Amino acid sequence: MPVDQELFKKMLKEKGLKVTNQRLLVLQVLGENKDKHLTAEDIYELVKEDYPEIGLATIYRTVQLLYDMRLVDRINLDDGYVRYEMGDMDGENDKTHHHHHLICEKCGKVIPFKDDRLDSLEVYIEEATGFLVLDHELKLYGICKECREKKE
Amino acid sequence: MPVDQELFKKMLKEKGLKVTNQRLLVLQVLGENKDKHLTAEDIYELVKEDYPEIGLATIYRTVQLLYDMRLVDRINLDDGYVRYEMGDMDGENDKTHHHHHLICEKCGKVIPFKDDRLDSLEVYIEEATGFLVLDHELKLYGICKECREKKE
DNA sequence: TTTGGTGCAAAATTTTTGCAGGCTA
DNA sequence: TAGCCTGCAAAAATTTTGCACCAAA
Repeated sequence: MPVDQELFKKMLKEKGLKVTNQRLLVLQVLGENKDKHLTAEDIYELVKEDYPEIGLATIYRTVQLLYDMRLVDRINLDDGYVRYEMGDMDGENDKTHHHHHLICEKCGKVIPFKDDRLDSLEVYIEEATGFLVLDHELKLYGICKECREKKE
Repeated sequence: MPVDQELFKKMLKEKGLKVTNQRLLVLQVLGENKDKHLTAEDIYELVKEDYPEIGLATIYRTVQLLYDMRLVDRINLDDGYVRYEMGDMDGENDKTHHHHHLICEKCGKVIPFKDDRLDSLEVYIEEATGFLVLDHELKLYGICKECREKKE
């Protein structure tokens, strides 16, 4: 389902920012491609289908905005691109329920993996250090099932 | 304590690679700066103190080598630099016991945090998906104790 | 009308690569 | 001596920025 455009518009207005086609389209493309880990270039190509005159710089400015508004997650798979994806939004408004990323070192595939047990780690960290955890990113590197079966 | 140079030399020779001053110095600098998250540029500056003619390209080539040999960890704090740090090496030879990174969104400070409970997650992932986990990187974003006390 | 947003191109920045010369084995 | 390694500079590649114009409020 497409993301709640109306909420996004409201959030923009509350911040004194303007609602533009470019912003709506970037949000829409991310909403239509959950679990896809899009680079700025990817988003650029996708938005261009509907809005050919958009510039790459606008994509960069918009994903930064969406990230600051905590509407998208940012991940870095260390391949030279920063990637963006829509948060799951299955819980309350602002608490995006995180999944982790299994990254295959053979084929480069990225597999999302959902697990909640980091929540308890976050609580423990806060108790032990006073550090307030707001977000996290967990990447697990290894060999995926298919690559293991091929080789071993 | 400085890292085991002899082991490093042996590992290089086993791979048919050459032992050079540059490689030894990069390893040494990383060993002398555990928990410091050095960028290539940082390492470059530090090695230059002992070996002014070294080139930045050699640093990049060497950290890549050390990373491939699993002698250093690589982390990306999303500030435009890739950083390197010496693994803890407190367990057996190859199993570097990972610590995580608490990243303060206010002051940018990076606090290492040691915890083992991801081991069980790794086992669970392997059982559930067939993905063999070899390594992981966990970053926790939030507000550090000092910044919280200042503001709240 | 005012102010923020966009597109384009140039700039900035980190990292990689080609090549000639040098050093390890 | 043979071949890997290094240093330098240029290239590559992603992301940021300046600026004139445009569009939303």
